Amino acid sequence: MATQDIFQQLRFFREPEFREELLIHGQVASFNKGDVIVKDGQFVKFLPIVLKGAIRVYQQKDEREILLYYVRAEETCTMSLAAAYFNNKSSSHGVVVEPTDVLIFPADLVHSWQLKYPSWNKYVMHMFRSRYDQLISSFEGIAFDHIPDRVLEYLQNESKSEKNKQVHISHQQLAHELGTTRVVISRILKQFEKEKKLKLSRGCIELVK
Amino acid sequence: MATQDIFQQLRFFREPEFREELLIHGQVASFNKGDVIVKDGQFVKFLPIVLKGAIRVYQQKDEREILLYYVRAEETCTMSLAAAYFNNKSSSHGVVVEPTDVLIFPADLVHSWQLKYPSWNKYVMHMFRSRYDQLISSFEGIAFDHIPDRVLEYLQNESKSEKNKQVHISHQQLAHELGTTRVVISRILKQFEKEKKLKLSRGCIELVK
DNA sequence: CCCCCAATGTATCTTTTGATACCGTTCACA
DNA sequence: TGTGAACGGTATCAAAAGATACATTGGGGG
Repeated sequence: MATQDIFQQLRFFREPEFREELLIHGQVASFNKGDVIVKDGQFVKFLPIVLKGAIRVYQQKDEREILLYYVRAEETCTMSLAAAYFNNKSSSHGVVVEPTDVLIFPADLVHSWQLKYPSWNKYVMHMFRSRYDQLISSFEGIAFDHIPDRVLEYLQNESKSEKNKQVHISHQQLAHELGTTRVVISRILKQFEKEKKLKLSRGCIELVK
Repeated sequence: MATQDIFQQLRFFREPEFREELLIHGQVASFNKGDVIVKDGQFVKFLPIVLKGAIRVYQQKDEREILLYYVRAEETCTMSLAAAYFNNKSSSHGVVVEPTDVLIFPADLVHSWQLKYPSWNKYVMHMFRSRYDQLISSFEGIAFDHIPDRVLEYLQNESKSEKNKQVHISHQQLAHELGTTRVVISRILKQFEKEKKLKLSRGCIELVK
C-alpha cells in the first residue's frame, strides 16, 4: 500500500513529524480470516491500526465468551493499547474475521506519542470513549431487551452497511454473537418470518422494509 | 483541607509544576448525600477528583437505570472527563451517596495537562482502563450469572470494606442496584438465610462465614 | 401508646429462555 | 453421484425471573 493511501485512511493524524514517525516505525501487514492478532496472556509488542477489514476482539472465561468490539477501518484495539501502555499482558483475544490490512508499529512508542502528538492523544481519547459507549450499549441490550429485540437490532446494524437488507450469517453464528443457542434463534427468526418482518433462506436473512 | 493533605491523597500526581497548577486552579468542595454533581445533558465545566466519599454515576434511559461506577477516593469520573475533553454534554448522572470531598478544577485544563504532565496522562489512561474493566465485569455478571450469585457477590464486595460482615441496605435498594425487583431479592435472601449463608434483620444483611 | 409507613414474607401465575431430542434439507466434495 | 457435515424446523420440558397481590412486622413521630 502506498504512503498516500495510508494517510488517506488516517486523516486525523495531522502532525507531519508524527506521520514521518509512523512511516519509519510502522509497517503494513495483511491478514486473512482466522488469523490471530493477539492472544490472552501475551505481552503486546505491536499495536495495530486497521486500514481495511475487521478484527473481532473478545474475552474468554471458562466456556463463555464476551464480545468486546470489532476493530474496523481507522480504529485501533483499545485493549491492546492499554496493555501496551502499562506493559501488561493482553486479557483478550483478537481474531481476523475478513481479509484485513493493518498498520502495525512498536507498542512502546505509545507513551511518547501520547505526549508529543495532540492528534494521537485525541485519537486515543476518542477510541476509549467510543469503546466505552459501545460496551454500555451492549450492556443495555443484555440487561433490558429481550432476545427478539436484540436479534432485530443486530440484523439492522449489520444490514445497513450494505445496500440491500441481506445479512449472510447462519443461525448458529448469530446465536454465538448474541450469547444464546441456535434453537432459540431459529425459533425467533421463524416467528419474525411469520410476522413478515424478514425472509429466511439458507445462510441468509433478509430484512423486509 | 490543607495542601499537604490533598497531595497525600493524590500521590500519583508527581510533577511540581502540575501540583502548583492544581493548587492554583483547583478548589476543594464538600457535598452531602443526595447532592447532584453532574446531570445528563449538561456541559461539563468542572472536573472532580474525589478525596473522600463516593459519587454514584449512572445513565438513565426511559425508566431504566444503568449503574456505571462509583467514583471513590483518588478517582475521577471518566464520563465527565471524556465529555470535558470533547466539549460534549454529559450523558450520565453523578449523585453523591455519602459525605464527600472533591477537588474540582476547570475542565478545559484537561487538554493541556494531557500533553504536559506524564503523571496526569498515566492517571487518565489508568482510569479509562479500570472503568472499562469494571464494566466488562458487570457485563459478565449480567450475562452469565444468575441473580442469586450476583446478590452474593454484591454483598461480599460491600462487606469486605467494613470489618464486620454486615451490609446496611434494604431489599428495595439492593434490587435497584442489581436491576431487578424487591420481591425477587427478598425471595433469594430468604433462601440464603435458610441455607445459613446469612442473617436477615430489618435494613441489614449479615454474611455468615 | 397508637398509628402509619416502610420493610419484609410469601403464594400464585406467566413469560422468557434454555435444554434436549429428533427430523428433514442443502451443500461441498470425494 | 453418494455421503457426511452443516444448516434449519419444531416439539416438549424445565428453570429462572418477573408481575401481582396481599399479609405481617417494626419503628418512629404524634
